[in-house]
Amino acid sequence: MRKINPKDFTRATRGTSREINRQIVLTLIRTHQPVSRADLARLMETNRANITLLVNELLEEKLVREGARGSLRVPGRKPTFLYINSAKGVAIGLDVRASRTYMMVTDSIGKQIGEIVSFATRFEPAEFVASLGWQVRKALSEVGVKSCDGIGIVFPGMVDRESGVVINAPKLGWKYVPLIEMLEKEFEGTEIHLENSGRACALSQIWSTRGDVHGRNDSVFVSVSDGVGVGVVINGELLRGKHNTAGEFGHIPLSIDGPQCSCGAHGCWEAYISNLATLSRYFGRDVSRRQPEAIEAIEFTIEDLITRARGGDSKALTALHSAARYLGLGLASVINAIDPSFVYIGGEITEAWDLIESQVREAIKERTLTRELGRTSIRIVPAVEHPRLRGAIALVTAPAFAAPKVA
Amino acid sequence: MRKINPKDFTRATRGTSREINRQIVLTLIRTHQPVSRADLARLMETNRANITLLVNELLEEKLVREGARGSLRVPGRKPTFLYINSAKGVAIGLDVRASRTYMMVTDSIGKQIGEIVSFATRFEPAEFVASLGWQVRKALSEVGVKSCDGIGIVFPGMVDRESGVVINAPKLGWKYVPLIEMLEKEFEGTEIHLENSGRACALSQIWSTRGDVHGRNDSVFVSVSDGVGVGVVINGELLRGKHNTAGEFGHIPLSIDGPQCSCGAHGCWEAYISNLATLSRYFGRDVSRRQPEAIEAIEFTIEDLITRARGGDSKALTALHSAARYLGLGLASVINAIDPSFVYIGGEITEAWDLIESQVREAIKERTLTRELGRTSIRIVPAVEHPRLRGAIALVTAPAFAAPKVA
DNA sequence: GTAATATGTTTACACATTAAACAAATTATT
DNA sequence: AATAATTTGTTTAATGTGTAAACATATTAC
Repeated sequence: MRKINPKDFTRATRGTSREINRQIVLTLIRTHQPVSRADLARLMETNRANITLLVNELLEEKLVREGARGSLRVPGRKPTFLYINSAKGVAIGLDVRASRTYMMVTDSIGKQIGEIVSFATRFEPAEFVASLGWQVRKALSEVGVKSCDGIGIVFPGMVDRESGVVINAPKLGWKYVPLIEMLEKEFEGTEIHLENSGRACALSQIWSTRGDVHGRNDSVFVSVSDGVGVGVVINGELLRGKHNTAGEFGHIPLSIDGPQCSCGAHGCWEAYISNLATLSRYFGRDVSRRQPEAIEAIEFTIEDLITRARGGDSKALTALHSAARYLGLGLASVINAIDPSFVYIGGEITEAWDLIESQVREAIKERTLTRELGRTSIRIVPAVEHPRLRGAIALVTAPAFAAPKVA
Repeated sequence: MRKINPKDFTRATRGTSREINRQIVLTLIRTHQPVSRADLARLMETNRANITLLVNELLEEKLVREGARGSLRVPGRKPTFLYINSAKGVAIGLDVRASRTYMMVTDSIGKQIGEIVSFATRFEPAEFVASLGWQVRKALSEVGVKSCDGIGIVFPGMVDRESGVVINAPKLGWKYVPLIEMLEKEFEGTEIHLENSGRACALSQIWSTRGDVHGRNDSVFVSVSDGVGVGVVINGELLRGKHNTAGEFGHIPLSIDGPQCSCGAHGCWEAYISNLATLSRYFGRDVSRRQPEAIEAIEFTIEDLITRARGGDSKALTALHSAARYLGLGLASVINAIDPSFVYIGGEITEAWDLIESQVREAIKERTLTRELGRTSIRIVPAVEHPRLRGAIALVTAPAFAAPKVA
């Protein structure tokens, strides 16, 4: 039950109904294509006349295109299939990580074009921007276009999406860097979007065409990697907060006297379950103390740890089980707080899900408040789905399909 | 940017625009009354013609009434003032607490009628229902009506608003009690709403006529009492979650090895800052171990502790400061997670806010991730505003003013 | 070739916002 | 006291929606 904000509301004008239905039609074509006008009329429980008018408008704006005629097995005129017109342009998605930066090129509805490429991440902001400029232009020329619809960047740290400032990215050693401002000079006239890793993963779940995240399905995305990023989806919308920093469940404590975290505080969830924390427990020393520049040089990764665990290294398995328990304890807090329909988990450690699931589940049950909460559905997002890159792309492509602001 | 749910959306029909504007007019009359048609036209940036039509419809439905003519100092026809028509019925709000139950009667827009009354809370469900029936009928007959618009009940524990079941209320020793089902037999034909204390407080903030909680102002309400109730407002809407149990920040841990909590787990925030926890620290023993039936018999309350602290009892002041620190540490987690515009705090301990504010602030700064988060605005809700009772009333009166579901 | 059937378009209508003209009520001015 | 100016609230006509029914078009089955 939403309250109408008496200081900032949107009145319904003559065109409001049309705007609403237009966006619904666009969304339905996106999620159901190929789809005919008659199909849309049935899906929306309206008559074909209305759909014709709406679709013709979308056709004129070249947002939608007509495709081949379908073939029915029953008697009757063949339907004309409709598609989102993706021939318009391309979108660039960038996943910046401490070691390397990954790049994906898609058409304007997020369908991948070519291969994902990666290059070393520069730690000096100016160099970073220059290398991005070079790489993006190279990728665009390979696709055969000069410009793109927009660039979405996912950053491993705290960012303010609105101002475009990287507030704090300990992994790169950045504090209050006006990244978008710098990039706008590099890519003049191109829209650039910035988002935090965890929230971007959540975005990718919202806007994936398959899309089981919407409406009354509140959900949480937890990305476990060098850090712990969390994105929360409420009412089909990403929770952003006043300063665009909402979702930092990574720094709720398990024990306020626990190990020191990269954020400066003690005992954060992240300090227990980040890849470095798990590796530290395995090696019995503090790997996290290294300087950011040296991260790339660490040869032994969490994947190696998982391989060893599978190979029979009981110490490695113990380290994973320990991480699993802490993961579950923290998830319990998230579940108690948000009561989501789904919790999505991404990150390298999910490769070992079969080894750790029971430990995670047990820890969740231990600290959730009801039986139902303890049974909250958990879904693993495999790395091959590239949730961060998909989230970066969604930053560019999603706005066209968003619900109109009403009332 | 909200996604349209392709499996469950609401198409705009011929009447949608009117429905939207009707609700806006209703909301504006509620928040701005007394207000004229011309005022509404200016507020909505539309012409008076449209307002006339909308208002006449509301007048016919007797949702709105015309009042006295206003007097302008400028030349021109005097405006006819409009009001929400509250002469329709009455709403009952009930705040159930471990010791006593409080009851408020209001008109249909939530304006208090008569005095707040209280009576002992019965712990046996059937007795509880019977006593409620008696008290409500008594109150209604005193106001001179036979029935009411609805009854809103606020419960100190975990409830499922939809099914109307009290899932777990340790303070009363209730588990899975189908309260609404039982009450519907007692009050045939009357709408009965059930909500958790913390969330009800949040509701009262959303729907208070003053209403600084709306739209882009996400906010959190923390009610510190026998337990810790938390309500989260996102997008002008209360966060409910899949099982209607969202917002249980009271059970995020400060230390997973900390003192035992009433929920069974260890080291929950609640176990550090509930009134009983604070009293326990003062007395150096475990007050929380008492049976629920005995709670009413505890003579020494948190208010007494505050009085002693003000009187110079340094042990009492230490206990308060300790609670303040834990309060702040937990608030930091809430702020990191939600990044709200405002945090509202209610409960007995707020009477000592002048004594504890600096400790709370310091603890918040210690664990929040950015300067901005550390400065998140905190507002004290004094007990005289009866946030729980107002929330109970809002359960009944708010639906009439809610935004229509669109797209 | 004809009937049946489904798709997509057109037409007429109902209902909403909206702009402009109008009636009503009040104050200031002559 | 009469008139002009001004504001409120209503009416009228215009315009843009959704909606129902009729219609044209295309295809299959007989």
